[in-house]
Amino acid sequence: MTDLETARRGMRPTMRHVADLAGVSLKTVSRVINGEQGVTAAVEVKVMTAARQLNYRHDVAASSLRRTGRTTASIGIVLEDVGNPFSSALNRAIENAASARGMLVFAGSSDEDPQRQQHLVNAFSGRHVDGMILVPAGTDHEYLVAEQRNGTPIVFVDRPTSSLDVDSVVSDNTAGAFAGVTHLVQAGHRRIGFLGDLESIVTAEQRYLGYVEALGVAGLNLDERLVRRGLRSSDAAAPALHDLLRETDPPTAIFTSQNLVTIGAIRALHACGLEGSIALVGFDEVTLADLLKPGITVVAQDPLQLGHVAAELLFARIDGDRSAFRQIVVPTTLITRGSGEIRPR
Amino acid sequence: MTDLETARRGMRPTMRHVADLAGVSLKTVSRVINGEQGVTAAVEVKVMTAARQLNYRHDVAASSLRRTGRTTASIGIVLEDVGNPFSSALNRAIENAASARGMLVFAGSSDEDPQRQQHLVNAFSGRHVDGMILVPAGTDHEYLVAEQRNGTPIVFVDRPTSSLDVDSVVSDNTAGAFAGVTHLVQAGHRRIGFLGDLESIVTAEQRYLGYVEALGVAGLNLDERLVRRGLRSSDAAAPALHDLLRETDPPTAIFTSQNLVTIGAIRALHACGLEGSIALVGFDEVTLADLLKPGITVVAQDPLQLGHVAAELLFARIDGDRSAFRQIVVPTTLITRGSGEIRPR
DNA sequence: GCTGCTTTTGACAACGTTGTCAACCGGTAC
DNA sequence: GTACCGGTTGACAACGTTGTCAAAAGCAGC
Repeated sequence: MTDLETARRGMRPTMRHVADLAGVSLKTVSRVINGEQGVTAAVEVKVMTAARQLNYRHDVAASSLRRTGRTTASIGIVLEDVGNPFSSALNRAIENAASARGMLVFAGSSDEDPQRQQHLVNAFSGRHVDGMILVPAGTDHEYLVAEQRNGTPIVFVDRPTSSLDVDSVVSDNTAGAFAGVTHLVQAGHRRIGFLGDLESIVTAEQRYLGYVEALGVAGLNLDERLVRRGLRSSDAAAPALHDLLRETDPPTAIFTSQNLVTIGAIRALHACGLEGSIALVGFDEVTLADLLKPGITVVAQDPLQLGHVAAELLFARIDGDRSAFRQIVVPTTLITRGSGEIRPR
Repeated sequence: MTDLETARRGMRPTMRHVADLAGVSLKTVSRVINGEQGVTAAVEVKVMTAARQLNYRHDVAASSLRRTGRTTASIGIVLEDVGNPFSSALNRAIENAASARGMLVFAGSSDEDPQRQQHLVNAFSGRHVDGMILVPAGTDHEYLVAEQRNGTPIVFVDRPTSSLDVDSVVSDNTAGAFAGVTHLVQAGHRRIGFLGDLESIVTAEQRYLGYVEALGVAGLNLDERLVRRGLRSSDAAAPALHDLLRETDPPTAIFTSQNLVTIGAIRALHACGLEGSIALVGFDEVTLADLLKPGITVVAQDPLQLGHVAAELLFARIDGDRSAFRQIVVPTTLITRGSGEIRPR
């Protein structure tokens, strides 16, 4: 069977096939494919022609197996959920940076499950990714130390940690929440409700802290009855808000600490016809928030910037940067659109 | 240097190290790691202990290199943009199916650039993915034939093709657009504008076709002056709509054939205060569309279902399904919320 | 103890590639 | 003619793993 026939029958052509067709040694093909010096122009043409004819595709796995350093031109990222807007914006920003370097991205969703995250990290590790970017789930990151020791750099994004020496890129969560709640205080509110995400998520905790601090600075008491946490979806947020409004002394303003929670709160307010009388500030941007009546005032994060910076940090490490681990803080922006400027009756 | 020390010094432990520590042969370690039959319980424990002690991580690349069949438990997907809501929902649905099978997902964005798509396909191919799912960009898919011949199954999602024998999963674009436009006709509209995506995108063309058919069935003339196509972003849609409304005999209703275009149109209508007087039906769901005043009537796709079905098709092929190529059509749903029910003055 | 059988184990080659090093080639200097 | 040089090419081993096959070990029956 000739090489051309082999190529047609479901067997991928290898350098061996190309070499035979071009009448040179396998090593010479390797040199041409890798663009190495010291190959006569005539030989190069012969090899290239043969490679094209057989539709040769370089085998990155075999190549990286043999190569010293063992790089695979791929990175792995663990997001909360590749399907949600914040995560997918991160994903896109990281992909942009990666593709500019000719690298490929494995992406997976942890759904906040530390076990799923560890499973993904192991899977990435087994495929020899050159680095990983994680939106860390849970708090026990001990197993990542082994990865780092193996020479795989890791960058945390969106959430910091104290339990691991690692680079991280985070939004200024506490300051952002502080600014959002203070904005409500300045509109005259004294009873401000808080709807938050799982307490196990560091950022959720930080945003809650910003809320508490803002109340403290304003001389307001923290009333536990106005706080509902552990909300994971917009469907969970709506009943929580209805619940808050049934309190004997209900809040006149609401601060929601996350995307989906904000959407649930908006739905609930609209359902009661209260969207014009109860103030609302949400953490994180929401699509079309500007077109609602009233527009939704938010503390916006910059996921594209977060992802971009995380990728740059990672690539610096991959390129051999050995400097001390850094935490980079990306600022948030308060965007006023109406809902946060409603005054108490 | 002992094996334990080696493990700490940036060199990944291999089966060789585990074998030496456990006092067995390399092949026995391989058997234990792969859960093969015919290993004494005592030996298995020794190997497992040594592996854990060294923090051994199985090398998928080397394993797949040697294995017959050469599977890598990974698939590649090319989306339009991993950051947009439709693509990221697809991504998530595919990831769910993949992770249920213990497979990893490489994801990349083509941005509708056929070259970028080909580049991604080549990169996936070089990493020996077991299959690929593409939202195809462009029309020339000739180079994919080589991949198929190499034994890599390919599934098209969201867009069909006639130029390649391949499985595909698509929304019922023409019927969906037909239903949306007919809905406007039934509300009494005779002049219905069309704002569409790039004509090179098959689905955009099909939706335009649905628009044209609906007009035909209703006995309405197709007026080219009411059609604006080639819109790629919400920022491009707004001026196009303003443009339409400046026509001498402007439309009383608008059909937008894509997500971002719908958002741009909503912005433009709100900016002119016309959201209550000009009817609007959009193709594809838009977050918070139900809370706008008026709510936005849409022809909703089911990206999760599209992704799920595409993944199942792909896995069937990976598992050896040799039946004829299929095209599966996922229906769309008209969701009435107000904007599509506005009657002409 | 021996035979014959099954079960467990290991030696070796191979997957497709690159690093190392030696062989070769043409040309120049003696 | 020989010696030497620089540049090009190829033979071989190696990366970490699994497929193949043969050797060793265990065990039953005599």
